[in-house]
Amino acid sequence: MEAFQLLSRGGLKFDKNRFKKDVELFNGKSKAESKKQLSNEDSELPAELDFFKYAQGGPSKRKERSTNAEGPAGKKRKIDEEESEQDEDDQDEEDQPKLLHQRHRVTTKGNNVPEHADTFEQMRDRFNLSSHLMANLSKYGYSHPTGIQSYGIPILLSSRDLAAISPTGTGKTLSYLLPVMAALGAPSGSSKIDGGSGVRAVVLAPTRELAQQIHNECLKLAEGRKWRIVLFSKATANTLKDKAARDKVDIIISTPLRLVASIQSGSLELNNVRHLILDEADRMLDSEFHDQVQEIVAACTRADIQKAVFSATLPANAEKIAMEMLSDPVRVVVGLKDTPLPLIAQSLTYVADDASKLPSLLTYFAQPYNPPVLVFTSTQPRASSLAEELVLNNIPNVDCLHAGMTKKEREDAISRMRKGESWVMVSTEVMARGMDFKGVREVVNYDFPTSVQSYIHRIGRTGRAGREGKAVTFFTDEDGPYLKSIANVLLQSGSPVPEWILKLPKPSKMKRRQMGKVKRAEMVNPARKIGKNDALKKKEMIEGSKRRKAKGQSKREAEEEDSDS
DNA sequence: AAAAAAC
Repeated sequence: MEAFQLLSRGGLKFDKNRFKKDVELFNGKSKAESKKQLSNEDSELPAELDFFKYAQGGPSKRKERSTNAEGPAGKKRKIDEEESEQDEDDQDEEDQPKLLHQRHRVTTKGNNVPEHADTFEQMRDRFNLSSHLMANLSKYGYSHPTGIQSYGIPILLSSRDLAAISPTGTGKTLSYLLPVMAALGAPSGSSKIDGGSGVRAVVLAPTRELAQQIHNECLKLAEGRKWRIVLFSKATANTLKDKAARDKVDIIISTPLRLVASIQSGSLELNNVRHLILDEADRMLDSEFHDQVQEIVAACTRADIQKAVFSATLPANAEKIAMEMLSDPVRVVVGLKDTPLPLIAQSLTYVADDASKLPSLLTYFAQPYNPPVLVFTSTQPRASSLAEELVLNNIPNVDCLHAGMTKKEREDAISRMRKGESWVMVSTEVMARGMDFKGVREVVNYDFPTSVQSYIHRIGRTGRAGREGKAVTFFTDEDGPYLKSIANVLLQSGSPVPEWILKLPKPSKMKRRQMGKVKRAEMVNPARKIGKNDALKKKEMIEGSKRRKAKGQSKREAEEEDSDS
């Protein structure tokens, strides 16, 4: 466990020169590294390592090596065109990354939907935004609002409840933070505040890392103001033991359970909360978080509270719960619901079984890749051991992050990632949602995601803020039952899918259970292993599907299955 | 369907 952390070179400054030195080091050292050198296009730095430009938001100079033989470019472009047709064409073409946001169609639903605003200046004029806020926006590079920002911000500034669905990396955080800031006025505890004392805004997020990231954003926007913005943790909860200290807090950002603990111990009141935001709303409303969140909602007793939920995905059941907790809500959907960005080039890779995954990943890293790469596994032990394996195989700058690690270890891993010191980050679902590492260009699903939502959020760690990204998903024989639903997501967002996968019908619930049993039977008798090569596998899967069809699963049944979540 | 995450 410590081994790979030692190797990950924590603490060093990240600059181009050091990078170059490392590259030179690799030159004389390992075969895998020198292979990477082969793709060097400019003399200065191997092209695949030159993500500095990318990290700064510039266009990628090496257009489409990443899509390999399958080349989805044609399909991708088609979708872009379709979307731009439906949107306003009055943008100038220079501002490439920003423009991409505007290309998505935006649909709104609700009573008297407040009109959207095309610029932050329009928002300022309509809603009297402070010069502080405007200055901080431009200071941190928010020059032009994204789709969700130009629709969501006016809605929230009009004191309406909001359910916002917008793809990963399209600026949802600012969409809810800006209106909260605009509404705050004087800091809590000052005599100018009307209508009660205490915390006035609460933002809930599913992981510590995400809460921390939101907190950072919040601090940027609040620069120059005296608001108290608290990232809620055990430590900060303790500093708020006496009511006088609590009454000076303006905004709390927290994970649900931490907040519930404080409410129950009587050390926190939410009776003055005027804004409650659920980020990653579908996650916050799933069975594990639902009761905690409802308890927090119940503790917010002000009648005029404004509530808003945000996510890139919102399955029907979660949307129903969300809509029930909102009053007279406006619903905004940017792009196609539950569809990733077309600028993420996605592909599926068959790896017969679990034992074949590591060799496949090593092959992946033996070819040119763009660090940092985010690798997702299904469990914490698998994340740890995979990270160790990669270190043992001389993959440089490997890091690991899962919720089984200590708070400090997690914070250190995040900070290495932010500094660009991690080239490969192996992690679990904890990193799947919300985390914004602008430099991430490649995501590898080492273990198959357990839901379409998980898939969309995981691959959404790349392709952020209008940049390109690449996502590779390994699948084994065991993943067969879920393969088609993911394949449909690829198709929807313009990435190519091998035809044989599309021919697979989605098995009914009963069949899925049966496949599960077969799976277990095979594991008992490992002597009989199938699916050694891809061709065999295709045959196997297609024949399986024919058998299922023959047994009487109608096409309509299959379609019905497709529509459930 | 199923693990992860939350304290």
